[in-house]
Formats: sequence, C-alpha cells, structure tokens
Amino acid sequence: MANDFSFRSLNPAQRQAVAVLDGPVMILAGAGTGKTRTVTCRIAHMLEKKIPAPEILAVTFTNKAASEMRDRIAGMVTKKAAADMTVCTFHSLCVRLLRGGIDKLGYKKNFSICSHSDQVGLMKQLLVRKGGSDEKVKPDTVLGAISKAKNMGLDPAAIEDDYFAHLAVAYQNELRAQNTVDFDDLLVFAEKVLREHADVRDVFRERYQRVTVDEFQDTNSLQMRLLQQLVGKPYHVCVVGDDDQSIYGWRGAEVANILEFERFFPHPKVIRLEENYRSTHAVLHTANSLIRHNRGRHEKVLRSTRLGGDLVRIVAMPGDDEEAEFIAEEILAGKSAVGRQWEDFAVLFRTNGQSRKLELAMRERKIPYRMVGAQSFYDRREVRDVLAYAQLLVSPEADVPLLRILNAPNRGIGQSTAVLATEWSREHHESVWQALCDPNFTHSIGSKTRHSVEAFIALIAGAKNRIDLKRDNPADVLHALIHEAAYLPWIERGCKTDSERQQRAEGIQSVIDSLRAHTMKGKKLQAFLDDSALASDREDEDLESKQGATLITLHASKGLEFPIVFLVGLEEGYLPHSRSIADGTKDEERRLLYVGITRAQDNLTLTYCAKRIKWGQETGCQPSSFIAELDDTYLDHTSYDDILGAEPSADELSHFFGNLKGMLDDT
DNA sequence: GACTAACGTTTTTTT
DNA sequence: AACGTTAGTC
Repeated sequence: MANDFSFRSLNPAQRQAVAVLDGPVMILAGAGTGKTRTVTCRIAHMLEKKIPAPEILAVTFTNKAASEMRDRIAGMVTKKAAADMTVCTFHSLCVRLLRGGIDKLGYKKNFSICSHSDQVGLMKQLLVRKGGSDEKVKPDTVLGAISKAKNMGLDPAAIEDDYFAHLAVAYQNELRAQNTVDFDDLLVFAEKVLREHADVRDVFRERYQRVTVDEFQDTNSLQMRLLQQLVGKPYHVCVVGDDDQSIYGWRGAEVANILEFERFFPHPKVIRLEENYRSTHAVLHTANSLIRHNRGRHEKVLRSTRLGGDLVRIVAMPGDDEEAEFIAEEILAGKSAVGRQWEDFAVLFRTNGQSRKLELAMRERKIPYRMVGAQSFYDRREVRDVLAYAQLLVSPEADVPLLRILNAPNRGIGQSTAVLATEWSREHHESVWQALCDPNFTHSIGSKTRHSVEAFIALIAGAKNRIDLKRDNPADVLHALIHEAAYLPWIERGCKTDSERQQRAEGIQSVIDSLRAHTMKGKKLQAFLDDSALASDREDEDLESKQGATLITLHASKGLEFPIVFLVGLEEGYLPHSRSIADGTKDEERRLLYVGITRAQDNLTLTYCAKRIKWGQETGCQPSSFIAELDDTYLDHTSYDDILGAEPSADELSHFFGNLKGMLDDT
C-alpha cells in the first residue's frame, strides 16, 4: 500500500490519531508536532478503509490552509479521490449551502457577498441618514457590535445601545433589500437553514459523514453551533487544534470550544501530539516556560527531538533605529558567515506599523525581503472597482457596487445625483439601478446629467447582455467594459509615480486574468465573485513566490517556521499590547509570544527598546513583563552595546589583520 | 462637480 | 509621519 511508508514514519501518538476513525476525536497538536501530516494521513487512511471520498469534509479557516491541505492530500491519494472530497473554509462551505437553500430565508439564490469596505460604505450612509446622536460614531464601532451580536447568536436588534440597535436593524434591512449578505450572515444563515430545515440538514449530514476541523482553537460559538448542525450521530468528527495557539479571541474565537469539546460531542478520544520536530531544545524550553504561566489550559509539555542548540538571546536596544539596524546587520552577517539563504530569516512584530523601520534598514543594505500582509490585494482600489463592475454584470441591482463605480471614472454623475437616485429608489422600494432606468426619475434631473446616466445604463446593459448570451468569455467582456469605460486612463491620472501607475494597471489586469483562469476551469462568474469576496489578503501564495527574508506580524506567522527568527519590540504596551492589558486579555498576548517563539527552528533573538518613535513622537519603553517569566536556563541576556563592543567592526578587523600581517612579515 | 488645502486620526490582529 | 476625510473654492 502506498500509505505504508507514511504510516511507518509516524510516531505512536500520531499513529493513534490516524488509526481512530470513528466517533469524536480531538487531536491536541502542539506547535511543530506534525499536525498537518497527521491529519492528511488520517484522511488518506479513511480512503484506505473504503470510506467514499465524497463523504469526506475538511474545514479550515483560511483559503491558504485549505489549499495547502488539498495539496498535501493530493500527494497521497488518487487524483479522483482528491477531487471528490471537500476541503474548504467555513465561509465557502456556507456559500455553497446558501446558494442552494437561502431562498428558505427569503433571499434570492443569486445573493451577493459584501466585503468589509462595502459594509463600511453602507454604514457610513446609514450614519448620515440616521444621524441621531451628534457624537461621532465610527462605522467600525457599530459594525463591530453587530458582528459580535451575530456571532454570539443574538439578534442585532437586541444590542443594548438603542442607537446601535436602530442602526443594526436599518443595516440588516438594507442588506436584505439589496439581496446581499455580509461575512457573518454567511454563517448565521447557514446555521439557521440547517437548524430549521430538517430536510436540508439530512441531505448535508448524509453527504458529509466524516468531518475534520482544522485550527479548532480559532472557532467561535457560531461556528461551533454550525458544526453541531453539520455533524449527526455517531459523530464521526475530528477536531485538531492547540489551545496554546489561540490568538483570535478578539474576533470571537472561544478557547472554550476546545476546552469543553466533550460537552458537545460526548466521550471523545483525546490524543496529544507533544513531540516537537521543529525547534531546538533551548527554544522549546523557553517557550514552555512562558506558556506555563497561563491558567486553564490543556496541560501539555512539548518534548524536543533536537537536543541542545544556541542560547536564546534577549537583546536590550537603545531605540527602534538601532533595533532595525542591528537585525539587518545580523542577517547580512549570518547570510555570509553561516551560509544561509535569505529565506531562512524572519523578523516578527506585533503591529504592522513596526515594520517600517525594518524595511528601511533592509533596503539600505540591499537585503531582499518579503512583507506578508500590509496592503491587501483585495482592498486595493482598482481591484475593488473592477470587481464592482464584474458584480454589475451579474446583477446591476446590487446597489453597493453600482454606487461605487457610478462615477468612477468621472462621467458627470456626481454625489448629488447619487443621493437623489438612492432616495428615489428607497421611496419606490426598488434598486438604484431601476431608479436610473426609470424615465420618471431621469426626467427629474438635469438634461446633461440625464444623458450621462443614459450612457452609463447603455454601457452596463450592453456588457451584461453579452454575458447573458453566454457567447463570450466573461473575462473578455469585463476587459472590454473596463476599456470602454476608460477606467484605466482615469485611475492613471490620479497616480503620482510611474510605479504606482504600473501597479494599478497590473491590479486591473490580474483581476481579469484571474477571472479568465476561473472560467477556464468551467466556473461561473458568480463563483468567481464568491471566491474573490472570500479570498482574504495574505493568501496570494505570497510566501513561496517571493524571495527574501520575511517580515511578518505575529498573527500572520502562525503555522510557519524559520531557521532564524528575530522577535522585536518585547515592550510593555506592545507585547502585551496596551489594548489587551485594558481588555484583560493578557493570556492571549502570552500565547501570541508563544506562537512567535515556537516559529524558530535553530536560532532565536528577542529584542526590546528603551525608546521608540510613536506617531512621530519619541516615547520611552519598559521591557515586557513576559521577559521575566522566561526561564533563564537557555537565555543569554545581552545588549546592543555589549554586542557591538565585543564584535569589532570590519574596519577594526582589517586594521587588526593588517597589523598581524605586518608582524608576520617582520619575522 | 472637481480640485486643493487643512485637519484629524491612526496603529492589533482578519474570514 | 502618513493617510484619509472634510470643507472651502473655482
């Protein structure tokens, strides 16, 4: 059997996890314990036991995790089996479910999904319209409250603050009127459909008999309820996670789900993977000594399979400039002296803002680097605009994308017209598109604007017609539409630099290319829009495709590993972050640091500064209280001055050798 | 309706 | 320090 090899290479705990296929199973997989390998072997084992591939479902949180798991499985089983099973995110699973059954909740099946920026745009409008209280309420605050309510299983109308509740109701009505759902709705509605409609539930339970949930520590209570609907007796469900790596509590993740798994699925088989293959003993010991300070966790002590190792350095820095320069120099020196690749180095930080100085230091020394995250592709203006055009080709009645590009590029339909059209559409309970099409409306506006509106209608309708006829490739239609709208010249005009111009053009082109790739695979335009809506930022195979040292936030680093890791800014207020000190979630910050430390394979350096520039102002810093929690056995406390004092500069070195040579010559 | 200038706010993490 | 928003002007 093909799997014999992988089976034998597993350790006893892993082997047990792979062997037990029936009933609830919880795999507590510490950092670097071969989690993904174990899960993929387990799924391969299912196939070996003649479980039909279509019955297998594996749910992840990110698209990246899903595609990684898909790839790993594909390497172990037949092509057909890999294609027949379902490996996807919670959200895309829900989209699939709702495309079939959302009509039961009074939405049309061609609903669209609004992104975060769409949500903000809508909420801004509502705040202006409802402008009840005169204090400035930020859209994100209201949206956050709504999201929290939805994830806790409450009706947004039940939010305590009356004004917020009022906005929440208006928001939800608006989305419904536009046949649009937000990210949270996907889960809320899917759970609702399953709970209230036994027929749908039975179909799903019949279809997916074997459910695996990855990164289970990141599930929130809504996802837990969804899972309960999805999995029926005899509960062939396997969850994999590590409570010590739960770092998404701020968006509702409940460590409780992993701590109380058996409350939901009785008598689970609990398997602990504690053998770490990634890090040296020194790194692991330090990590263990930190996480021990957290209460109420599944006791777990990672054992290292790699003895010894370099000491973990804790370096005191005078300021953030020196910190960045020190690290850049170390990378430079490490690369040439120890013969490492750029890709072997990673610098981890708490907030994106901390990357600026590091980037600068890298650039000065011509060290190639890759920044993970930061400006996300799908938040780029031109990308969102082009996607809005694409969305109109499916349903011009979607107000949000319509309003987005109504005057992008400028075509003489400005804000005032947009407001009039929106108001008219509201009065007549129609979409903005219908308002623009309605002669009764267009006669109420000036003739110049009217002609602009008519031209716009013709532009969109013409392109949509080509789509509906199904004769042309949607990518070609979209390309032609963008060209006809003269979108590129308009966006280019707003650019300051050549490289910006180039970036915009590439953004537009890559949306079209990506649509083409989708339609090549036989997917519909709607499916492309779904994928784009759910595709989040840091998932464009960034890491593999780009070369260089890695600059990355602690959150984004989870699941990755690097031979040499620098973890910067171990200062009170940054790590732990001041906000989490206020929120009383210091435990989570400790886990965040734990995640950071356990990314390191061979060598780890922690740094903290005495001062740092914040908002253009110099501020003093205190060392993180976490430093005192680390066990000293494998620590090397040192400072910037110590290291620079001990290591002579290149000048001093050549001088020294010059003298030496002189002495030798003399003799 | 478009452009510019001043102002205020931001910096935790993201499906 | 840098970005986005808003108000004021053409």
